[in-house]
Amino acid sequence: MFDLFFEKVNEKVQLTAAEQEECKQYYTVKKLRKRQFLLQEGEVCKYVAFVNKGALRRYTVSEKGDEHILQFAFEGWTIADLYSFITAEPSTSYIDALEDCELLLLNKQNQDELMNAIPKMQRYFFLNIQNAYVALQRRMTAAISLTADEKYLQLVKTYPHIVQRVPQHMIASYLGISPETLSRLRKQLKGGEQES
Amino acid sequence: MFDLFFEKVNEKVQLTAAEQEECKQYYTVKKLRKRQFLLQEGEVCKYVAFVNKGALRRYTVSEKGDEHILQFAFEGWTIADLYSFITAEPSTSYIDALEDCELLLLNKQNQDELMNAIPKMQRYFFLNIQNAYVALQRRMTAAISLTADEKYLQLVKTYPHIVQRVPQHMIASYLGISPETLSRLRKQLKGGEQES
DNA sequence: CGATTTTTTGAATCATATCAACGTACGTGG
DNA sequence: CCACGTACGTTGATATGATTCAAAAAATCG
Repeated sequence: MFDLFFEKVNEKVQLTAAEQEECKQYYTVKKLRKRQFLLQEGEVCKYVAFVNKGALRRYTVSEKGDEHILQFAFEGWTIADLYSFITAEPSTSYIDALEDCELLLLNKQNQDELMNAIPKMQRYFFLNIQNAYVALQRRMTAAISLTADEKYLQLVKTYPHIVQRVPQHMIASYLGISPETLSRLRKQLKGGEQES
Repeated sequence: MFDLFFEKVNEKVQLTAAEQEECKQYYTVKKLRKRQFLLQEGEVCKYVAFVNKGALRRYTVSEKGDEHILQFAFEGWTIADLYSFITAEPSTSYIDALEDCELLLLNKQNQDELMNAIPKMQRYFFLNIQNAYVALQRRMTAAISLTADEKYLQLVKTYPHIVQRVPQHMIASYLGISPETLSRLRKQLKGGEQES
């Protein structure tokens, strides 16, 4: 259950066997069926979820009813509405499962206690969010400086597995373009592919 | 020189007078004249800069030569090309001064040593980047879900001082729209303002 | 298999970009 | 302190990329 988690943790900090055992106590395991919600708008986001298995998305729904996907999460990634988690204010986003999932949940109090009990874990969380920040900056840079097709190509190049694993209209939503536009630009790209 | 810095730090963690003294040693002071570069594309970003006074921007330049502003920084904020800083790979962005600046610079080795010497500072950096991440998510959400005028209005609402302090074409660049479009939508908004 | 979801395609429309010109403000050196 | 040159903001005309709406085709699910 925790194999993948500690694999990821140990990429950043080295935990002893004893520390790993201790660490487990702060997490709770949760399974989620496809389409189930982990978080709904208006609720406070109580947990940061480490994805052991499966895939999830976080998204907002506008007044008109259209969804905008803010984030995907797959095995080894972490997902939460961090603003709500930190401030305990109601979330403005939803999180649901794209596939059946196994998650490791950590609530705020446990996160604080864990960081105190095992200072290396504070370093882990720091490095983790630092990576997430850098990745988000890349996405933001793309959003303001690239055209629709360039954004799509960057996504395919950076995260090929995302494109394989989630429906195309969700990719469109994630990129901030309409599904029709994505369909059309994919058709165009198929014609003009480079064959190296 | 360090007043603002410790004011900001103490919003997140409480440092004793002795810790503050110790802390200072890891930072170096740097002044920058308007238009001077702190970082140029191709260089490794050696420092994270705390802005004690002045204003800066971080931006990329495309092959066609157009600038895209990724980030502004004012008094009390922090700026760096974090990807380059972490990985020591060449930066893809520029940082320059929009006004004469006073900065506190921290290099990577000093940051690591500082976090070891004063563990509270590790917590400070963690909370700091957590905030930055949440703020960037808000901007990203706006980028994929709002129209040009909604993005502008959100910016005005969230950071009124930015709009007052930087030239309009830089705001446009930051929002990912053309300066002409921003000029026009501002004109429209002037007509249809709400008068509360 | 039928039902639902997803993707594709077409046509019309809309938002924004682009290109060009003009007026204004700014600050810099003479 | 003035004059010049550069920056900046505005406006108009046109072009273009992307959206929207509608419908059909294709894929997926139970």
